[in-house]
Amino acid sequence: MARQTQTRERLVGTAGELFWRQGYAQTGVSSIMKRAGATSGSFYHFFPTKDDLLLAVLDAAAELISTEVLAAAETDATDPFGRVAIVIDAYRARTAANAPGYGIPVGTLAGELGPDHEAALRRVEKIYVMLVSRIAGWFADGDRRWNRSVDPRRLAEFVVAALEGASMMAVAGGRSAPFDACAEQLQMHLASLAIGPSSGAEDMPPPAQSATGAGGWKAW
Amino acid sequence: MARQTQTRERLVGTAGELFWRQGYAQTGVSSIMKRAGATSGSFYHFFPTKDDLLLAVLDAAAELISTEVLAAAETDATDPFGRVAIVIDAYRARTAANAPGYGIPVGTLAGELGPDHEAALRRVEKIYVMLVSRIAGWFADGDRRWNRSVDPRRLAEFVVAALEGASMMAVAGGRSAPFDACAEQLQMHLASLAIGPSSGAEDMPPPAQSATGAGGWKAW
DNA sequence: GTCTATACCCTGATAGAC
DNA sequence: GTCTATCAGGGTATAGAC
Repeated sequence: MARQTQTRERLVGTAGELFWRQGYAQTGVSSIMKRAGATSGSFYHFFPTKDDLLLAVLDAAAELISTEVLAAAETDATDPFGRVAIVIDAYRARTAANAPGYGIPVGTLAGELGPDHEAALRRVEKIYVMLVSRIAGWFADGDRRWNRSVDPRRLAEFVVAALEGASMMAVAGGRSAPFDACAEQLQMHLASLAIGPSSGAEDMPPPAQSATGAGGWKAW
Repeated sequence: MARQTQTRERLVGTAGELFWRQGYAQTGVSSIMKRAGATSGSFYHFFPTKDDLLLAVLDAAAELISTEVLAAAETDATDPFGRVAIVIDAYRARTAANAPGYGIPVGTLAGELGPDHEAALRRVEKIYVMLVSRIAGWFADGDRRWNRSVDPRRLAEFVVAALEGASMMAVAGGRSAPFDACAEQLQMHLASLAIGPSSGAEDMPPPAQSATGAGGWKAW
């Protein structure tokens, strides 16, 4: 990687951080350049417009979630209960890493992006689809047996929705308690749907603990 | 109500609509005035700054949620299952009323508001607290019996989180399917926690239907 | 690829007549 | 309370040397 890509990546990284903390419209290009230690000339050499930077940020976020969260969950646990627990911890860590009032992993941009920014909105949607699909796969695969009324996709969509919402509430309230509630209830819900060698509860770590280390985001 | 308050309310109403559709920073004061049919002089007569308008919008939203959603749910259903179903429908209606890519009832602002806008952020938090408290009350009161491991507050926090997240995903994807998944899973979850005269499922309307009419927002 | 300087527009907000 | 006209500032984006 030459120096040029370093600057580009620094711009994408700090932009991502700021976008999720303050929103897209609120974050000026100048503040991004300042924090990234780049000047106007560099910035517009890599990105024709601010919108293009947004797309790059969303692509990077998708990659990050895929490799740092989902793949890590798949590596560190084989059971869907444990994997979901790891994702929850990742969300919690991501939210807590910022000061109160900051940082919903995906939803910040999902919320403020309108029909302009159509391309960006579709990338946000793609991230949700990725999350749902991968997690649904966890429920469908493996030897864990489920009540036949369980639709893995709907269950996964529910899990992601709960996490996104918990992030919002955590960020608005400056406390991580919503994640505790979310983790606890999801654990109970999953357990009530599972039929198999175990009830599932013992495969899932206690919801209140957070410092697993495996669930964090690596960058930003 | 004199004509003066009409203008003020029109400003608050259209501002609220635009804030939730496009976010706060993205929405210019001029576009609010234009859509509300007011001029700069009127605007700044009622609101010293744009931030003050935001506070008024949030206060109005809190009132609206309290009277149009929560109170309606309490009137139209006595059972917690039915009440939650009404709230879900209200969220769904609110999100579907706008074109794809728009409108998370509370979360849009929760996401983009940073440490500046501290006052506004605290009002957002207050709305979440109101939602959680009222819904928790539904679980705690009444003759419905619950498994003793159920904490009404945590359960309510989980319900609100799931709904906020479902709104995000619905808005990002331009489809209301996340609400279906959410309603279905919440119904199952609540039913699995209830012990009493019935399992609870029969008190809850089918999740996919939406046109109850009682669950909508009245204004905006 | 990176720098400085700057064009240009749109923003929130103000002034003062009516 | 509402109008028109306007200001000052910050926003994105560009120009051109190095």
